[in-house]
Amino acid sequence: MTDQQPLDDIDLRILSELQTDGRIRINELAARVGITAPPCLRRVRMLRSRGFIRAIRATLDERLLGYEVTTFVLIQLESQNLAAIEAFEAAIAAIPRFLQCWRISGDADFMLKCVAPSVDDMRQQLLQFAGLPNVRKIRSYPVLGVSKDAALPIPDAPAARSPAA
Amino acid sequence: MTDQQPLDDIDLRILSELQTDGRIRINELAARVGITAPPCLRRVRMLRSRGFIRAIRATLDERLLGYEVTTFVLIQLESQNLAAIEAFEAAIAAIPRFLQCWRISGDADFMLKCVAPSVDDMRQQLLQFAGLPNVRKIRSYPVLGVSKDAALPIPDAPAARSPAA
DNA sequence: TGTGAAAGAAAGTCCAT
DNA sequence: ATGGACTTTCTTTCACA
Repeated sequence: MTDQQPLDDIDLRILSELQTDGRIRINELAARVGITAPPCLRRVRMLRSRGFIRAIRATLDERLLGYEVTTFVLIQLESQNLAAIEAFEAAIAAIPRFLQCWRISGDADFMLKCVAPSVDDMRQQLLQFAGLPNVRKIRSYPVLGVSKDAALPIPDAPAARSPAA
Repeated sequence: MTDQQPLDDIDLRILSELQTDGRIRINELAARVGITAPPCLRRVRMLRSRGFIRAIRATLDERLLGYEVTTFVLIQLESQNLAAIEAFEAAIAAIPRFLQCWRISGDADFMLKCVAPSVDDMRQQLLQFAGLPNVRKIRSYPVLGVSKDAALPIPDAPAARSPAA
């Protein structure tokens, strides 16, 4: 696959603005990056279609919606064979309160982010896992607070490769 | 502070839609939740001002922007006194590639999410930390892949409390 | 690629219910 | 609190540099 045109400075500033405010008007966005609306719109569409912009989504307040407790969980499986891993991932996928799950390396196989309305609910959710056949070890890290939540730093100039790379 | 009106079913569906597509048109959103645009717009503004919607942001593709490597890091400090913790948080805040940082409990004090262009860059970034005076222990978990990334499940009916609670 | 103008669509306001 | 009608503003297309 041949690489596409690299992003220029304007593209990168568009990404930066959209990361801060995903609902910014095209007009306003165009003004901020120093061009007019039509090419700005074309660039935004390009950035979406080439996958630089994965999604634009509302971030909700977990606590106001009744999820008082967040916990990170490290899981180590008994067996790391493919079937075991896929079975575990399928189990996780089916439980809505496990919001995110990453395959990792190091002294655990998965990292999970989990929410619950109360510590009691959380305890029960995690106990389910202790019961799964292939789970060897669970370490949990209740979140006391968020001390940083920053946007991805946008690099200076040449950022591009083919999405299929 | 007195609690405000609880959210009704329409509000919750609005949240759900915006979590999926933060740039949805008010008309379209209104149609999906079964009302017309004006009240829908008022509800969205209410949900923003009361803090249920924290932000609407573009999610960018880290890899396409040159960050090939993501690592979670658990940090244990020597001292958990307030000054030490705040000093650590200030250090983290100053480094752009540490995207997120949570204060946690369990056998570590902080959980970090860190990105870098290469494993070599990542190693250098993490080595900086090994040198900090108050850091006792660092465990890192390179991300092999994302196996789940789901939206917050929206509860069924009564979700409301005062933002200052 | 960028610009300016024009058509079309949406957002936002007002008022009656 | 909602919905209809209105006004204003933006988005989007097009022709052209």
